[in-house]
Amino acid sequence: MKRKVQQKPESPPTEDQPTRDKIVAAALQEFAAHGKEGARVDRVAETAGVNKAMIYYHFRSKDNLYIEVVTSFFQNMVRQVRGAVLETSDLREALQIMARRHVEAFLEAGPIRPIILRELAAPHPEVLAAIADVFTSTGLPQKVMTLMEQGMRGGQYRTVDLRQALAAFVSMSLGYFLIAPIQDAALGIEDRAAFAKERQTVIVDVFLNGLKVR
Amino acid sequence: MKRKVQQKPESPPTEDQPTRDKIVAAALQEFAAHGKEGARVDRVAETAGVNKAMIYYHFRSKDNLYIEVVTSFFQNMVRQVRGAVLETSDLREALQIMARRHVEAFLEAGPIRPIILRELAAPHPEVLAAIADVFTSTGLPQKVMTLMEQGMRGGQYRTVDLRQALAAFVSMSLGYFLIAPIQDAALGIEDRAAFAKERQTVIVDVFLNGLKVR
Amino acid sequence: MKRKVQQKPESPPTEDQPTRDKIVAAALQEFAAHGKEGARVDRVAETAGVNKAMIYYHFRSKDNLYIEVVTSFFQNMVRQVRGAVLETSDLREALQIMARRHVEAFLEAGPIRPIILRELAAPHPEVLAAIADVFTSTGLPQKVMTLMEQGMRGGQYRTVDLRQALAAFVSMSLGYFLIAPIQDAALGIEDRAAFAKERQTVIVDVFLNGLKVR
Amino acid sequence: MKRKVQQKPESPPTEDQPTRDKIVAAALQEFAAHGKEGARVDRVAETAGVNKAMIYYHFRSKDNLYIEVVTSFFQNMVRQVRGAVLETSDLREALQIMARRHVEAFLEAGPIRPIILRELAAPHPEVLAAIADVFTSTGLPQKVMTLMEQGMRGGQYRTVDLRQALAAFVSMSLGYFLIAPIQDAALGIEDRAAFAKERQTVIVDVFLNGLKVR
DNA sequence: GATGAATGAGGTTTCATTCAT
DNA sequence: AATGAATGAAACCTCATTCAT
Repeated sequence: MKRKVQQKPESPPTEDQPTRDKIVAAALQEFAAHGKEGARVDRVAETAGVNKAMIYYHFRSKDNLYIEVVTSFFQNMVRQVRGAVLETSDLREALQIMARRHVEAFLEAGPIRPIILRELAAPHPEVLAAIADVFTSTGLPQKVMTLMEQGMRGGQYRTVDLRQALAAFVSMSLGYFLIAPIQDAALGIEDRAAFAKERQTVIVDVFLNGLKVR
Repeated sequence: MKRKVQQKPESPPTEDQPTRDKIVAAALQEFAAHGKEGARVDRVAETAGVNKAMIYYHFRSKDNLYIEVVTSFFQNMVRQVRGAVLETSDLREALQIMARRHVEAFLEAGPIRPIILRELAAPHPEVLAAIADVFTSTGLPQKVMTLMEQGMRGGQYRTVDLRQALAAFVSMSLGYFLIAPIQDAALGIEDRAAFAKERQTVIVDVFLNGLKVR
Repeated sequence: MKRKVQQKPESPPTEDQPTRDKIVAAALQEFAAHGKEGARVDRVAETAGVNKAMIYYHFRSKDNLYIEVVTSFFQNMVRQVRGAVLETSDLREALQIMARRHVEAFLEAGPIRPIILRELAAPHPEVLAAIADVFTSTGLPQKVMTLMEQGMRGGQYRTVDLRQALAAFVSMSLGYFLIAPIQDAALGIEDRAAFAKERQTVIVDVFLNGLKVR
Repeated sequence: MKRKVQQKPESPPTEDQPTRDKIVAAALQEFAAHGKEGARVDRVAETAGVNKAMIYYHFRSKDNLYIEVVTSFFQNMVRQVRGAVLETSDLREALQIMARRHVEAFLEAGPIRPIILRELAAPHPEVLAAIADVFTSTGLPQKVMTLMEQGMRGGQYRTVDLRQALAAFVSMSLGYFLIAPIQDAALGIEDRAAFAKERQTVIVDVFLNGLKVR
């Protein structure tokens, strides 16, 4: 199963490996635009401006190209996000940060949304794990759960299954971006960006209010 | 000179269903499993137990097959759902029904989830419209908004943008099913079905409580 | 090799056989436009406004359709042309008539030119014979040869092989229409119709002068 | 898992001619024999002894293969013919050369005749232009017209439209080869080669005599 | 005579992958 | 590392022909 390709430069991250990087960038774009099945190796090569055989030299197959490129894309996200752990003991603030990050990640036209959606339709375990990591590695979900628990113990919040509560908030926040086209069509929303911005406030508000003991 | 190969109905199944219908059923399955690009016309023909050329006789191309089959699948859902309009003036009940329907539609292994997810990644306008129709045609979203509005005017609920509120609830309910694999991985959820059942109660609870004036 | 199709109405030319005639007309047009290989049975059926199976009922195969339709087209020409035999003992007049007929037959956009050209590229003996018949059956070639021969015997014309002379005139007259696109391109001729009309005079003139003893 | 089938160069022929050239040669033959519509890409590949996919690698489609191969075939003719410009100021000699070239080009069984005929039936502008070039690029037509004009000015020849005269001669010479099968059938000619050889003398003779003032 | 559906073979084209240099 | 050419399998689609009604 494991074929050792000649001297694959897996180790020396010395500086720039132009060709390999160009392939990665082009492949990401191609997979985002067309999905794994719809992607064309020729197109990747052309977009990258490299010879098609180079793709097979650096990666081993189209399938493997997909896995490697997409997985490492999310792993890079993890690396960036991990630094930005922040100290707060205010649940509202934590939720706001979470919501803002979702907006930031999903409102841009980057490859993240289509890739995640297609992974959800037909998951590759490695990729899915990397995606999940992006969320957990921020430490935010854990922090949110901790803060909620404290509030519950302090009698401030009603007692709710923590994971259910978290899932509820994440769905509200993140889930919207995935469903957006449908909801926009169904609700007749035209300015998605504005609607999305406004959501940040609304969902934190409704969610927190929903937790509170009355 | 005569070679007998190809897809002959060697098995005696699928009764005497008209050819076109057999194609539709097989195509739906194939598209759900592999996406439009990953789907294979040969496989559809084989699954349907019909001659491959019949697919091109009844539909005109693979692309058109996709559009027609998927669109009409959702249009059929609309037809079924439209009948089940229900009379209630209780917001909680309306939300519960909505949530239950989402569970029903998405917990089964049917074609609906993968198809919707891939449509969200790369939408075909006609299909997307049909999907949106499924939601609006139940009348439920409208009813929910109306009941919320009444509650707000009656001073029972806080004043919130109706569409934002609705979007929040739908995202929580429906969005979860789309994200589920990620959340399961991130939160370490193992029994998705149980977790999903429990959600029905939680989200209605949190949402309604969140709306209430304190 | 010979398959007797049921009751093929080869005999009763009683009156109008709408369907068969419609097929014939449509097929002629299709074959002229696309050639035997490029012709599509479906298109013939559609153009004719009849069911495709009817084509196989009346004719037996696409190939046979071609042979029958094209052959009988030229046979009909023969029938029409045979009536118009004319009495003249003037060579110039005979040549003029010949030339005029060629113009008439080939300047129109009808099916005759493309069909003849393709038959010349890949002949079907039956068809070719029918085409040759169109020319001989007018009696004109024979008459022209006779008149030339008389002129030679009378010392008026130089002695030339009769068939060579005839072939020379026919090539000049008819051949032009076949080559026309090339000559037009090569000589920069723009108004083909005008050029073709003028030719009638020129070729008779040059040819007759060329025959004369000086 | 690996099935070896398809067109492997099992015979040791066609030396080490580059793939592209082998395709060109095979395609020319195929198109001449069957026309663009009747030609089969499989057959071209087999004849050329190359993998079918190479045809699409070097050319892009069957249609494009046709255009490129046929056009460049005539362009090559142009190149060869352009060298052979000859110096003569004798009209008879010029006409004889012209006639001889037509015989040479058309008596052989090469691809030129069927291809030209089918192009005349359904022309591709690019191809037609290349064909016209073959004739003009020899310089012969121009030279013939010039010599005729000089003769007219010198009072030796009757005044005739130069292009009409040229067209007349070319039709006689070249046109014959196109029509040949019909004329042979109509005139009962059996030894076409002999008849064609003799024509060279006759047509120059008749044509020149026809031009002369008496 | 007439129709709509069906069939089987093959047609063109594509594409992941590999090879020689 | 890099390239252009090559390969083999299969993809989508077409088309002449036939069948059941």
